[in-house]
Amino acid sequence: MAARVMDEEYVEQVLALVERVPAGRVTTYGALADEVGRGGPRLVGRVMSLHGGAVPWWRVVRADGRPAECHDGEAVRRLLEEDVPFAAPGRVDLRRAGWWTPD
DNA sequence: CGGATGACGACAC
DNA sequence: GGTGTCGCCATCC
Repeated sequence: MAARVMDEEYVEQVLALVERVPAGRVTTYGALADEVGRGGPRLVGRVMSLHGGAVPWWRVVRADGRPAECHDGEAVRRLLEEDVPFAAPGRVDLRRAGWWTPD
């Protein structure tokens, strides 16, 4: 066991980064994978699907600025309450909301 | 061991 | 800017 790359260490790293994202800002799966330096966007998505309930998963969106298709309506509602800038209905403006992006 | 799947991403048209 | 296709990485069948 523990031979899987999805070790708790990887999960904790991803969740820690998501929790570090302030309200009103968002991050992407690819950015998280890049920050962790391991796996890929698919891995981050898998971690979120398994342990996303323990972190503000709605602050994690796709590279195109659209939340996960699973709960997009729920995510948009949450982001709207946090004053997250939208570039279009259902599409977040990563240019301003991107947490990794310099202001 | 090979094929299919998934809370994704980048590129081509 | 929307749609279609391929690639990535790990897991499941």
